[in-house]
Amino acid sequence: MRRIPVEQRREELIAAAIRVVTRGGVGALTTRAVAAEAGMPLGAIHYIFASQDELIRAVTDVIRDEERLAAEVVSLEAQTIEDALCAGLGAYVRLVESDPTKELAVLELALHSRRGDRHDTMRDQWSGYRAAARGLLEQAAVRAGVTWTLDLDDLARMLIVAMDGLTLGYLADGDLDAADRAIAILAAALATHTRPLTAEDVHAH
Amino acid sequence: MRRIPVEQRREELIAAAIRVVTRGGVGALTTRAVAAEAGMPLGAIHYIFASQDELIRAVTDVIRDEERLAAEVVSLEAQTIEDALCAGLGAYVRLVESDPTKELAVLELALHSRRGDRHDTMRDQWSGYRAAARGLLEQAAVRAGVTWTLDLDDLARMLIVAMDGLTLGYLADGDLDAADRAIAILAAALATHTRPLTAEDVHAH
DNA sequence: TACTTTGTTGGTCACTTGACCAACTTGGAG
DNA sequence: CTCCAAGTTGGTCAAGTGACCAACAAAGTA
Repeated sequence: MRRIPVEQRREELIAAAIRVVTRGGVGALTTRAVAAEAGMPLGAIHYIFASQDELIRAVTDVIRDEERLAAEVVSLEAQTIEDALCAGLGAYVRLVESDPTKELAVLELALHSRRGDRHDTMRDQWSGYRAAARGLLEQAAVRAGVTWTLDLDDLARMLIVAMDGLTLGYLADGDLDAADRAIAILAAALATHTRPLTAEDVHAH
Repeated sequence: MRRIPVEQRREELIAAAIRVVTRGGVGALTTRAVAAEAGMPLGAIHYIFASQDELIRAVTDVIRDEERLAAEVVSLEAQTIEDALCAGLGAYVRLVESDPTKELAVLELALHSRRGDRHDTMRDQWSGYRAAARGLLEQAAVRAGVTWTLDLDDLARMLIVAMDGLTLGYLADGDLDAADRAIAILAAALATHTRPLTAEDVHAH
């Protein structure tokens, strides 16, 4: 009889659940499938989680946090704003390309939580995306020596809108070249809303 | 005993299934739920559809065609390109606002079909969206007396990317004002890629 | 009318699912 | 060592599921 700390067992179960939902979608997220994936008896799940719904909640929350974390780690290294945006969005689409079913699962979970009484979860998730996007935009502007001429929150929202749309578009037809062309259009459009830093800006800072 | 033509019964069942999936999500799309919603005995479903999967396929295809039709009916009446895009995208977001769970269902079905062996369905659906978007862009340009200076297919893709992203964003936080601001940014950006018609253009036509 | 085809119905079967539990095992406290 | 709380396990249960079918009814056909 393996004796495992509750917390570790909880994490193992959530990890197994994520593998299950990635492989087979939300519909495949049954207690038995998760237990089998984790190599645990069925009862273990109900010892850790009060109900299946609580398990799904935990999975959704972990995914949400993982996504937020991943978003915050990104850094845009290019010198110009346009190049930075192209590189960043391009890298993101290639992440989707490398594991489409994972992104599919993330979306399914978000929609699933939004449908239940968990509208907040999706709201938080997207709010996290936007916060990260805002940070990236700020950082890229500093590096490029420019200032944004539109409200940063609006621009960040625009960036997330683009990422979501690119994701769905790529999942639909898998056309990477087309995605890159869309990214180019978008990066150029966003770069429009910058102006070089003036002495006044530096002083204000 | 109601005796109904097969075709009509098929349509009634699909309509009932759409109501069910709109109300409760893909997970609620069971044969019994659909039969109850349609007011038919359970066996009727298996007389019309060979399997539950075939029913779901039919539902997905109908939704896909409905969406394509709805997209083609849209017309952009404003005079300038920018106004036309603002109005069109604004109207779309308000459509989502009026029935968010329906849009949720459409997305769920698309992702569900993409996960199974029905990648083509989602590909066709998005392809239809883009074709409609391309038509709208052409029409709006003619009305405004301008020409697009970028590839129309790329611009159409960009438009669909925006609509998808706006949809997810609105579903996440329901912020209509923010969506409108994003739309304004986007419309201005797309309008950049036009130039007035010259005599040469008219001659070429 | 008699007969065939098509449509309809309620019920049943095998199976999966989430929830639950009683028995058992382990590790630590006294 | 003894005992107890925490952890673990296999099994069971009721509910719900998709599929299927035999019996029946309504139209069409000869």
